[in-house]
Amino acid sequence: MSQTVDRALSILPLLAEGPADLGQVAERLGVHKSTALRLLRTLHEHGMVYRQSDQRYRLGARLIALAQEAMENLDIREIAHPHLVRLNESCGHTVHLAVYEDDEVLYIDKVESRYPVRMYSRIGKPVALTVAAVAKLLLADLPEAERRALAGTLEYPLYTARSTPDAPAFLEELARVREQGWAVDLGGHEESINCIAAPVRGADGRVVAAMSVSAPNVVVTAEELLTLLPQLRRTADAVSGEYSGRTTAKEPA
Amino acid sequence: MSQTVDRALSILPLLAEGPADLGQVAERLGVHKSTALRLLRTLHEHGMVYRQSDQRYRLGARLIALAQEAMENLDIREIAHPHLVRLNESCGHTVHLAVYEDDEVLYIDKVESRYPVRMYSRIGKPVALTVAAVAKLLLADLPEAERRALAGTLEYPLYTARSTPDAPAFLEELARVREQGWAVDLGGHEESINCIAAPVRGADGRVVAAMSVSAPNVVVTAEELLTLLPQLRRTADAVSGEYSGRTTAKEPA
DNA sequence: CGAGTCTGTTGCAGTGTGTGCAACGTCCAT
DNA sequence: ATGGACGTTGCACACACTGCAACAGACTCG
Repeated sequence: MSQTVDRALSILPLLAEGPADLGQVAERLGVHKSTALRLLRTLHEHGMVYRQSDQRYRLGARLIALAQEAMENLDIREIAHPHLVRLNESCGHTVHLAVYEDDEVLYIDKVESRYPVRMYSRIGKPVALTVAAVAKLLLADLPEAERRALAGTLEYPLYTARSTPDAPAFLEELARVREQGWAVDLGGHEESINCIAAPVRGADGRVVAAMSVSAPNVVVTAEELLTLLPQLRRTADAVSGEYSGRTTAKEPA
Repeated sequence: MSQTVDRALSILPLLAEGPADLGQVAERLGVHKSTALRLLRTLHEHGMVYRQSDQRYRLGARLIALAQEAMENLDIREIAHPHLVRLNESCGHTVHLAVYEDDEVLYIDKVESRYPVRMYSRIGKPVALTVAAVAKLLLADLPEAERRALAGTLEYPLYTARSTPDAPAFLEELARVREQGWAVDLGGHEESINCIAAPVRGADGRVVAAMSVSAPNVVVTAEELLTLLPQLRRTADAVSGEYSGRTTAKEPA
């Protein structure tokens, strides 16, 4: 791989933490100031970083524009979005859409809860693989070999007492999820937050995305949340149908 | 600037148009396939591009995550402050910056008038929603439903004879403000104080903040204050540009 | 079934490109 | 004035990047 590009790209996550000046960037990269300057200049010319009035650098607009374009190209998102909105209107809770990519599961869309108490999440943010309901669905659909290999390399942080403890337990959970066609996370990531998820499938039956409904204990109990499962599954199935071309969003009048 | 990084970054907008394979990337960059491969590999390691099942490359998830993080860290106050100062230096009056948060409008920055007679205000203090010029701008940008709901729950205290009397009048005023893109408060809060305001908009056009110039009657008449409107709007637009990353504060000479 | 042609990938040698250094300019505080 | 901190520039060296050519695998066609 390319050293120069590697260094340049390493600057971006660094700046994502907050603005930094030339010296800080150079130090954290472990290179000379002049080197850092040239990298930053190149990034600047491409609009990836932006120089604010105090001369410090922060991430630039082009990055945001590119990301927006990237998301627009995810057609699953486009199709699913109105369904997420409708689901949120009906139940009021936070609704997420997630996909699997390069050993990560990421939220690619989200409709905020209409309750004042909300869970924190961010579009684009990698999800806790071993506990999140959407992650279980997406990973459960991987080929057997890949699934076992991945389970072996993962870490199993004990966010709470109910977090998945180790690889065998995880593989067992994935098998159950695969079997039943939906998944839950009952306080496995944050003690007080529960989550149910259902798969969106492509024409070939492969799981292409997962959608979920999340709510804190203080708003609804786990049992109450589970009563939403049929509605969630119907919504996910509707998205699946549309994505695989079997049905359309609105029948032509 | 760096050739290697320049080439690597040029790949991103290219992929934003749609997925492309190695050959296409190499051709459009004007480099050998092997060169393009190494660049793509480096981008891939940083999650900036993703290799889909048909081996073609797409923009990657980390790009989305970075952009999202960047947007969270944007600090309007930091960006706007020097502009407020400059505006104050030019006109001498009190300049405010306000945001909408949880059914309240708050001043988050202020540059004091250079005239001896000043209006009283405090950073962090909630603003009188029904009369303040900045509040009108921020509320006028809310979704129709939310705006109507909020207007219904508000109280309409008659600070002065020119205060907004009730919900219908308020909604009408908001519609006008929304239409014209700026707002005034002529003695609606304190009999002797006038105020003009203009919106700061994010990349998506949503109003993220409002800035205002306030002055008591004894210093300038309402008509005189209104002559500052173009300058105020230009300043607000400059902040908008910077906030959404379209422009930079100062290009390095 | 094997020749042909597409892909993507790897090792290598030359050199052009990125590197660190040192010196300079500027700003600010003392 | 004087020192320090910071961004910037020019330069000589070396090394990281480049393009080439050869290889490997998938696929198509006769």
